[in-house]
Parts: sequence; C-alpha cells; structure tokens
Amino acid sequence: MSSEIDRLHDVRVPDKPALEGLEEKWMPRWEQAGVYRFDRSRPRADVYAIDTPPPTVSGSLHVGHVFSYTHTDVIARFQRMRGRAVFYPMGWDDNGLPTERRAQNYFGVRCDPTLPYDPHFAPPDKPGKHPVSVSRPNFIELCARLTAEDEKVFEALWRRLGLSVDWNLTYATIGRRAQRVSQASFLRLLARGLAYQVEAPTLWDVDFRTAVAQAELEDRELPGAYHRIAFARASGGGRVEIETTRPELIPACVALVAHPDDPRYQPLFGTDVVTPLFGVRVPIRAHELADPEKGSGIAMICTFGDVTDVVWWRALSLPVRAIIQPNGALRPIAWGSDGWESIDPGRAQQAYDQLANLSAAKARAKIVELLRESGDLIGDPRPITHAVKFYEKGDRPLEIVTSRQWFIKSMAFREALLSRARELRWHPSYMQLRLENWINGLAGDWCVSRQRFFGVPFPVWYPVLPDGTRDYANPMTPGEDRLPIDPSTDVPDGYRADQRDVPGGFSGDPDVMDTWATSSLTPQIVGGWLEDPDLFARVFPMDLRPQAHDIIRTWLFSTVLRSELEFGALPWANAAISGWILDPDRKKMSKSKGNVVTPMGLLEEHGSDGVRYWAASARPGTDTAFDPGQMKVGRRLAIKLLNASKFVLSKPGPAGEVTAAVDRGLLTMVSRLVREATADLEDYNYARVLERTESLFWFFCDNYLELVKSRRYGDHGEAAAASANTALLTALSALLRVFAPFLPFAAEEVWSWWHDDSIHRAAWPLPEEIVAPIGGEDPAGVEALELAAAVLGEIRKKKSEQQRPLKTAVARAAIRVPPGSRARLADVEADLRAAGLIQQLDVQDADAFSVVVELAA
RNA sequence: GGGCGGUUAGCUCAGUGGUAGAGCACCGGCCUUACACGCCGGCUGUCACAGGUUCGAAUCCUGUAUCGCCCACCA
Repeated sequence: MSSEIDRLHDVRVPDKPALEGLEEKWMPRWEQAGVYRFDRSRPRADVYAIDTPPPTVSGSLHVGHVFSYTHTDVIARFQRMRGRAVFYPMGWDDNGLPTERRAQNYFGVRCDPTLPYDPHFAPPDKPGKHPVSVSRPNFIELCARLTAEDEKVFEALWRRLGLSVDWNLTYATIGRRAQRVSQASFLRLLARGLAYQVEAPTLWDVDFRTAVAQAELEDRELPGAYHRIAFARASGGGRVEIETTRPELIPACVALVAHPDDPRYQPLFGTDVVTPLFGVRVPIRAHELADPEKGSGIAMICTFGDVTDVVWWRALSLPVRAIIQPNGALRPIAWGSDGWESIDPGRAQQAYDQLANLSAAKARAKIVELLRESGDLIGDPRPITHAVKFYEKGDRPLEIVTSRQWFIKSMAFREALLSRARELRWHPSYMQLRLENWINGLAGDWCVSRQRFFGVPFPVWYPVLPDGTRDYANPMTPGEDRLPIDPSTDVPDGYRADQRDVPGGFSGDPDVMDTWATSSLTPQIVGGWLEDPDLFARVFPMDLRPQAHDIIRTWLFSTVLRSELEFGALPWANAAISGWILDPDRKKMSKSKGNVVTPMGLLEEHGSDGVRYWAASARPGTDTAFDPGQMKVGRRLAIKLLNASKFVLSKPGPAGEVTAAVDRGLLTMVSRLVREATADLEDYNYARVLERTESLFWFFCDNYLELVKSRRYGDHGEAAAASANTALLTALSALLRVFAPFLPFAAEEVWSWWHDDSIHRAAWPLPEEIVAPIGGEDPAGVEALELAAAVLGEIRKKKSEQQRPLKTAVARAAIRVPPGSRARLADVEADLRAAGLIQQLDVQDADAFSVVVELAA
C-alpha cells in the first residue's frame, strides 16, 4: 500500500467537510469522466450485464423505486470495482394503458384507429369538453411527447440518487427499437407456429373493452348472493333446484352439471330441464369438477359466467349462448331464432326485453324481480361475500367474452420452464417457488392481444374476401427489414393504400400487444438483438435481473418464456428479488392509499447517501418499513466518514513499518471484513456487508482512533507514529472502497482528497493487500486491540458514572487478565496509557478479565 | 383449500447449535486539538406458544397460533 502513502504529498482536506452539495458536485463529474460508461470492447467473461427494470413513466417514481434500484446499484458498483465492464442500462416503460389514459386527459384527445395519420396535427391548447379524435400514429406521437417529459424528471432523480447507470444505454418500451424487436420476435414465433390466433372465450374487461391475460388478474372480495332457482324437468314432472350468484345469466344457460358420483342426481343425467322464464331445454350432465358440497350440489353452466363454465363447456361440448357484449351489457336477442329456441318464445322475449341492454349488475336485480313473480325463485337470496376476478387495473368484474385473440404458446413448455426456474439463481432462494407455483398453475396459453392503441401493433394484415370479411387464416406479414410497421397505416407488399378495407384488398390487424409482450424482451431490446450482434454476444445471456416479487408471474415469467422460445436458454443467470416498502401500518405503500412520500424530498433532506443507506439495510426480498430514522442514521454515517477521514488524512506524517499491536490488529480486522464482504456481495447479500462494515467502522472511530491519537501525534517517536500512519491509511483506503457502493458520494469525496481517479473505478480491495504490510493476518494483534478497547471502555464508564470530563486523568488502573492475555496487554500498554490518561497501570493474573479504575482528584 | 415468508428490547431489525445483539427512542453525563449534523455511559427481553432432538436450542424437527404475500375450478 505504499502507493496510498505516496499520494499523500498532495492531500487536499477541507476544513469543514460536509455532505451538502456533494450530489451536485459529483453527478456532472462522473458524467464528464464517463465513470459508468460501458466498455463494449471487453469480452463476455469480463462483462456484468443487468436487465434493469424499466419503471412505468406515467405517474411518478415513489420511494419503493428508490429502494429497489439502490439494491441493484450497490451490486453494479461492486462488480465494476471488481473489474467487470458493467452493462447497466435504463429503460422507460411508457407503453400501455396508464400512458394512454394520461395522454387522453392531458391533450383532450381520443384515439380512433380508423383515421389516417395527420402529419400536421396539433392538439388543442387546452383539453376541450369533447375529446378530439386522432389517428393511432398521431395518438402515439402525443403519448411519446408526454412520456419524454416524464423521462427527464425520472433521469434527474436517478442521477441524484447516484445510480451508476450508463445513460447512453436507454430505451423506451414504445420506442422504435422496442417495437422492432417486439414485432420481429412475434413474426418469428408466428412462423414457427408458436404464436397463433383463435376465436375463443377470453377474460374481458368491459370498461377497457379489451382482453386481459391470466397474469393480470386479481381477486377482490365482493358482496353477492346465492339465489336458489327452480328448473322444471322437461318430462316426468318435478323440479331441479340450483344455486347461482349470477341469475342474470339464466338466458345463457346451456346445461346443468353435477358430480358423476352424486346419487341425488345420477338418475337425472342425460335428461333435460327447462330454464325458468326462457323455456330453453338444457341437459343435465356429469363432471367431476362439480362439487356436491356447494349449493344444492348441481350447478348451472352458462356461456360464460366464470372460467369453470369454460372448462365445462369445452369438456362437455356444449353449444354457445352468449349474452354479454364487449361493453358489459346484455345483447338484444330475437327468441325463437336459430340458437335461441324456446318452448315459449313469446314469454322468453317478453322477459328478456326487460334485461336487454342492461349491465350485468342491473340485469341481475331485474331478473330477480321476474323470477320472484314467476315463482321460480325459492326463498330470498342469501347474501355472501365472495372473491371475484378483476383486471388488476379495472373497476368492474371481468366477464368472459368470445373474441379473436393472439396467443403465445406456453403450456407446451411447462416442463422446460420449470427446469429454467430451478436453473436460475434466486436471491433470496425461496423466491424460486413463486415462479414454480405460477408455472404449475398456468391455465392456458398467454393471450397477448389487447384491443387498445398505445402499444406495439401486431405486424399483420389480412386479405379482405369478396364478401367483405377478413381471411384470418391467411395473414400477410412484412419482411423483418420493414419493421417496425403499423398495419393501420402501412400497406402490405403488393397492395396499394386505396385497397384498405375493401373487398379484394387488405385490412390491418387492429390490436396491440400486451405490455408484457414487449417488456418480456428487455434483454433483447437493450442488448441489441437483430441490430448489433456484436453487442448482443457480449451481454446475453445477462448476469442479473433485479425486480420486485409482485411481478414474478408477469415480467420474470414472460421474459424466461420468450428467451426459452427464442434461444432455448435462460435470459440471465441471477434474479435478485426486492421486497416492498410498507408504510408504518405495515400496508403496502401505494399511491391509492395516499401515503407516498416524494423521493426527491427525501434525497434533499437526508442526502442521497442517507437514503441509500436505508435502502441497502434491507435484506433481499424482505418487505421493509419506510423509516426516515434509518435515513438519518445513514446520513450520520456518511458525515462520520468525512470527519474520520479528515482526521486520518490531516498532517499524516511519515509512513513506515507497521509494528504496533493495535495497528496489526486493525489491519487484520479490516482484511477479514473485506474477505466476508466480497463473498457476501458476490452472493447479493449487500445488507449484511453494510451492517458489518458500519460496525467495524464505528469500532475504528471510537476505539482505534482514540488509541493511536497520541502515538500518531509523535508522542512516542517517529517509528511508532509511522506504524500508525501506515495502518490508518491502509485501513481507511479499504474501508472507503467497501463503503463506495453504498455511500458513493461521501466515499468519492473523501477519495478525491488524495486521489485523482474516481473511487468507483478503483479496484475492490483484496484481503491479502491489507495485511501485506504486516506479513499476513495477526490474530494476537486483534486480541490486543480488543483488550485495549475493553479497558478503554471501563475507564470511560467510570468517568461517566462519576460525571467527570473524559479528559480526567486516571490515577490508577488495576487490570486483571487471564494469564494468556497478559502478553497482549503488554503489547498495548503504551497506547492504553496515552488514550486513557492513565498515570499508574497495574496488571495482575486472574481467571477473568476485570478493571478497577481510580480517577485522579 | 395449497404454497411461501415473518413473529427477538417501546420502534425498526441483525443474529442458522455454545453466557441474548445493533440502531433509534428513553435516561444521565461530557466543549475530548476529526466530528455538537458530536462524544461517553446507562435502562430495556418467558427470542409467539407447545412438544421433541441435543451435554447445550432464538437457531434443528413436529405441531399450534398469528400477521403478510403468492396461488386456486370463486356454481
């Protein structure tokens, strides 16, 4: 470490070091010096590539983002100091519904995909009462304009937090590159038969009027009621009673179902009943999913009330009688016509006309009246609370609507995906089960089409047949070199623009991809797949996917799936899962609860290092309380680092051989710390590293510095001072570098007092380098240092008890030590006398350590 | 109903077989030539509960309670 000493001829220590202003000072310098720039000339083995989560830009960053992105940054900084070329990009997730809604309100527009692009369009100065209709390309431009503003604000916050992102490596999920990758990947899947479209019952949000995927569902508890309803047997007389929470779906009833082993209903299997009010003959069927314990043990199958209906409908090959429209209202129906046969069409029509065009909830209230009048409702509805499926962003329960949708095959790859789930290294390891559970619970292939606008369009056209219908069986696709395209404005090869939507012409696919269909390609997007094979080969498969646990089933799963389909490999080696921030009531912090604190305010109040300290104190995967107290602690640690370093670097004096026991002990302790810290950081245990480093640092300040002060001032000669100087500098240099990933601003500031290069490009310390000046670890030195600290503690305690100033001299200290420790005590006697102002020091052998202190008058 | 994680000082949390810890809070003291944005010291516990394994259990096993999360075919 002589190099650390050699630099001391040019030490620049400020008189009053302070945290204030360090962010503004270092942010531009790091940028200017390119400290965090990715070096793409390095081979794959030297690269550490991070698949950074692109935060959703519509809205604002909250303290949860600060929390988890800090974890990733600690790892990135560590790997960089270890000598890796760190590929640390930043993406913006501006694709999807949240942005769409914001753009609509902000500009006062609505997207109408049937309109042509208007290159001169300008939105109204102020949003008017009636939204202006714009084409999809125009709408997308407006969305992009809005998100560009957001992205500036986000970047400013990330820089202030000290994220060591390479800002040359940014992308947006609606950007040209993302669209190109997304469309190309889709076309390749289509060509291989791994993407397909089909008309089928699909989970549907009636407000957004779009299909949604299984991964976007959530359950919500809602009040409901069991209605007991009588179905008359078609022949032989008698009635069958069922229970349902959705009586409004009786017109959509296609069968009743009971368990095959249920003796109550076994005689009825194969016979028919007639639906109340509508007089439709439906069969009674058997299926093992019917639960004899539930309700009356026999259920009504409707097309479609829930996903079980879909299962039964498929398994029993039942007909479709669909009544729910895409907007959630009941479709008008002509009873007696094909598919809507009734034994009494007049009565059916008369009843149904009172339901048509009502929402499901209103129709339910109405049909209960009708059933009561007709006598088919038995007793009163029994109120219950039950879980109902919702789109996670939606306001009304999902319906199941039959529609044409695109799917990506996933069911066929379950075993392969499960094996990838086990192959991935999870931090913490138990998170692996979340993915396995999800894969095991997959109910069907991934529905990726959405009937929305601000997203990546499907790059597909269909021939329009002479009768004006679309020929879905023969989609037309562009060559990859044309991508990205928008089929609502671009024209397939061999056609003219005026052939759009006319018989003999073509028609564009109107849908856009699910936001996860694009986000699942972040490694490909950022790594330059298709565009920059050289870069892609250097960064893919990547090293790390950091993300929160709530999107394992969406982002993590879909990324693994896409990588499996495209490359037959994992997209990254490690997944580091962050927890959530909880507010003091242990609830998840969220905007809707109104308890979000603005991150910029926190950074200004506690300093970026203080906030980072709080974030990095939380173990991987652990939900953590929002705690400004911890930020204050972190801030104090950073200040202490400045001040202690100032002491070490001020008037340092000559260097020399490290001979004193406490000096040797200190270097041994620091070396051991570095050994543990390195192993823990390699294993993503950043919280433990911070805790241990902090602990040793306080010991260093409180005990070691006090013990060597006098010697270092030269009270015991030049050689003794030189020993302390060398130990101090060696230890400080190492401690600073271990702190650097956590407290990048304070560490950089101190480092700059005697180095010209950034600490964030400095080499991570090696345990061997630290003990090199003492020829390897010295356990006796550690024992001596700890013994001295214990004696010092007893002396302080005495002074404190007697309420005397700490500079009070000790007339006599009688120390009893076990015989084996006596030599250690002798090693530190001089430092101890000086630090404790001890006039007389007596040492005796004893079984246990003890100190008797007599203070001077 | 299935799975996962938690339950340790008033609070936030470390601690995976060897005498219960840290920080904050609280109480008391101290201008000590790095730091008053400081320093020193003190108080604080049936380690959720019940069994078991062990010379020894906060730690390992079994069960229970409780909180949270994820999943589930929710008629």
